[in-house]
Amino acid sequence: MKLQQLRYLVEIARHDLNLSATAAGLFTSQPGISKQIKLLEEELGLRVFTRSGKHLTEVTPAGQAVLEVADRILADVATIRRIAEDFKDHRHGTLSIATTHTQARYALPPVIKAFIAKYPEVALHMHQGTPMQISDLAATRQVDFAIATEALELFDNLVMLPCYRWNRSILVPHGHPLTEATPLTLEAVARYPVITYVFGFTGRSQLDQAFQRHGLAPRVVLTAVDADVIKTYVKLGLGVGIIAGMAYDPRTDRDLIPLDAGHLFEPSVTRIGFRKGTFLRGYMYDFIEGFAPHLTRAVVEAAATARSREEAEALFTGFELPTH
Amino acid sequence: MKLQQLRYLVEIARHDLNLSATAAGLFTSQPGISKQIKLLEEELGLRVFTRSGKHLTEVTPAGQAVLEVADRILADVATIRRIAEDFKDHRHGTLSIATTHTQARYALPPVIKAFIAKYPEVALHMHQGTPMQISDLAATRQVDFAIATEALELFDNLVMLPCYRWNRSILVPHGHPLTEATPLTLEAVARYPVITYVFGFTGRSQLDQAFQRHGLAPRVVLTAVDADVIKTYVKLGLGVGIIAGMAYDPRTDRDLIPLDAGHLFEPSVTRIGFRKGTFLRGYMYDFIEGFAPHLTRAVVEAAATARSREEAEALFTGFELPTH
DNA sequence: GTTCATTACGGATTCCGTAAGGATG
DNA sequence: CATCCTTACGGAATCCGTAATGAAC
Repeated sequence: MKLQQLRYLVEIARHDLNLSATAAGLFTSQPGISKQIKLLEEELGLRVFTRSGKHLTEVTPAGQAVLEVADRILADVATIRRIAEDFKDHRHGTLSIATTHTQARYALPPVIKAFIAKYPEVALHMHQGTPMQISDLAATRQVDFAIATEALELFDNLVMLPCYRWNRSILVPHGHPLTEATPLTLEAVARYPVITYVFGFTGRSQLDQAFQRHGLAPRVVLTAVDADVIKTYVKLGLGVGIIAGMAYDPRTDRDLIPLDAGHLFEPSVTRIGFRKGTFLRGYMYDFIEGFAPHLTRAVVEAAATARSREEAEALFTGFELPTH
Repeated sequence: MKLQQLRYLVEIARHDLNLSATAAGLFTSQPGISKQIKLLEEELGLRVFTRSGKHLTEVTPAGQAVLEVADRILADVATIRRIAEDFKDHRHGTLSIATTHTQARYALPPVIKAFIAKYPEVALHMHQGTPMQISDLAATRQVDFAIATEALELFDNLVMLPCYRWNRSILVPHGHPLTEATPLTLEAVARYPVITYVFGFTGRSQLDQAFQRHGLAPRVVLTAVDADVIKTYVKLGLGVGIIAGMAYDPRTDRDLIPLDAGHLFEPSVTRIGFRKGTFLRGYMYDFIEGFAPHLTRAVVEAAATARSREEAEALFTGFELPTH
């Protein structure tokens, strides 16, 4: 048994049992992988994948069990590498974060600025994608952290930590009738064309729920993944924008008026997630705490070693998250 | 990084940092190990061992951390092998048990007889040694199970499961004055030369404690690791024997009289232990349950996944162990 | 002076890439 | 017929053993 064989195994599973794609992803040749898998299967006396002719069709039950352990082994190998790096120089290293546009553009800048100032020798990598994509990146250990408001909970091998709550703002141009509506109601908002996030982004699901609960079906004329695009079209007068409150920038958005909608929609919670069993370096704990001050190293470790999601979430019940 | 390098690392640590001994133990050459360790250290950019000239002197703190993870990786590799075996044929395999003479001779025979009848294709290996030796064998995964009354608790990477309680018997030849002593007291016993277990064996420590608590210092004239030897010398009239009750065999020991001493000494508890994180095959769970019927698979799994020894022991508080 | 780890070196094995072959959908 | 896995084969790298070297106790 060799580590590479295990690596191939896990990568094949990740690439939907497509050897060619796996080989391309690992910058090596298909025959090499094919052969190593065959060798491993012979050594174990066990078929990991079922074949139909010359195609891999599915993972056998035994293979599934092997895959899970192989994955843990690879994680431990990465842990050894990290330990080595940590002892060599614990200010030097890499931090990969996957997140959505909203976080990258509005929530993270001050955090990252402070982080870079404190750890100038840590190379920071920011990945951007849909909540599903970024969750998957973290679940497959391609990035250290995923930061998002949605989808994280769908991966049960992620440790999820609540960071902050946030509310929405209704964005309208100057002189818009809604600026006179006091109090602001959902019914009033629903009278106008709406511009907001694409489904699956930035708490969009909670927004839909709120309208639905009131029997309202707003006319959504345009959706985008990021608030900047939304604001642009609101400025063009195409409709009222509904965005995360933090995405309103008083400096650059002076031609728009933000109306607080905290009383109209349930607040959303942004979370940071990382793959279970991952060894976190000192600066990684520091990054988390910089983003969410209540997530001290002790709290993060407690959540990471919790045996179930319930146990992890119990750590935060009764705790009042900061609101942005 | 290669699995063998990790294997070498762990084995070197196990062999007190003696490369030659390690090489001998692994049936390979010193230079090979030396080179692989050097390569691994270069790859990690980290000294795992400190050298004074050409001798390995100690494990660095970083090395210690690496060793712990390496050990877990090797355990997982073994787990993969076991999974493969289990899926190939779950009646076929190997079971290695390390235990003391007392267990092997008196407690285990019926259990093993039943086990062999049920799993004729499982090769059984019995190792014998001191409680310390057998605990160490389990802690280093050289055997699957350790069964003993002492020393198991000294290794905190062992999962320990209480199996049964047992009391002691005083063994005397026919016509010995102690047969008239009713009730039997420690003071009475202490008047005669005592023959019992060597220190560190079969609950010997609890025996000493009982005498000490009564301010008594019995004259121990002979100690042995097994009851058979003790009985032999009691039969020769050299003293009274104090042995585990189960070690009296009415069929072969007819010339000795067993006096129950359950009221004189605290009962001892025999436990079965295995290395934490080990994958147990189906027949292994069955073996445990055959030895201690209350240790069902569910109970064993609960104890194995407990996070602390306290949590594991809490599973058994309030439970009345069987008494032999 | 014995024990012990490292370096040097050569043979065998393993690994990995290219090229060709055969099955699937 | 395009995709995809397997087999075949050759060159390169790796591994491991023997022998020699040198440091430590």
